[in-house]
Amino acid sequence: MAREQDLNIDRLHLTDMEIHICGSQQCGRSHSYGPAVRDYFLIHYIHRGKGIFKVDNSKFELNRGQGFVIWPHLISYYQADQDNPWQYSWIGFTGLKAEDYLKEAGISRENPYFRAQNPEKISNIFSEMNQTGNLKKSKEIKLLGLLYFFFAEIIEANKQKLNRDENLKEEYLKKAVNYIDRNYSRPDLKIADIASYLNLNRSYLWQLFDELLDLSPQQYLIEFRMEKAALLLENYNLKVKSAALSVGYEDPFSFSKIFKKVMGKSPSLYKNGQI
DNA sequence: TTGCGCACGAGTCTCACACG
DNA sequence: CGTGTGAGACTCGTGCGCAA
Repeated sequence: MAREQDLNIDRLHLTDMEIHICGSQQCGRSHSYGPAVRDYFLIHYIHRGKGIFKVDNSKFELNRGQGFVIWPHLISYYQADQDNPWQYSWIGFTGLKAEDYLKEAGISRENPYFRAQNPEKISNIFSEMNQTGNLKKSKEIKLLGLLYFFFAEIIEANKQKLNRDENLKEEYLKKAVNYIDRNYSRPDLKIADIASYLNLNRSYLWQLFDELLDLSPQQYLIEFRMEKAALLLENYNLKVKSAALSVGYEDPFSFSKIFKKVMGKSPSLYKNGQI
């Protein structure tokens, strides 16, 4: 069943990427391979059917349009489904850029699989790879070209996905920051209010701030308020009590404590230092 | 995969009081 | 008027499981 090319490549010393092996196979029911290790990266792309891929302590159930990557020197195991065994193609490669390209495509040791945005296109790339058998000297060049095509496809798909996710998150963050800008002087402003305004869960809002600003929503609010208070003390010569009230603190004692913690000196010292 | 709900410990806030 | 401190109340951070 398996059709694997003996590449018999005259090495051109292309150090960024070098092809080791490629092939395709319609697997039989429950056909398996491993546990075993390879000394190069090995991509499998599933044209039809399904199966499982196991590596480290993780198990991935994969089907048509998906693929998995075996990392060099990692023990892995894979097995075709009993009822609907997979048909897949593979290509093995190494090179200085190999891991970079995989990373760009969102594929890592911890996340060693991918989904094609356009399965038809990826299938065609692998079909062409399998038709390079009759080439002699140019075999590796053509395979390399096709491998680059493959990476271009999945990297682009991954970037589009990341952009969609990031845009939405940044939109939430912008709205939250705006809300704080408009409401920071309200003593009763709570992080839960911001979450509720955005129709988001409080936990999720916290995750967004942590991911995009490396701050918790509360830390952001506090720092925002203290910077505003510092401006008021500096530019308007306000009393500490008034500055506190202006940025949402009814209790000047709490305000002083937090101000000192954030700005490094008490409000009164800050005010005198600025004059 | 995204987003929610929940629970619990940690951290923050509020209040009271003393003092400079 | 502002600061420091301690106790109790309250809110938040975070992890986990779950559903859509």
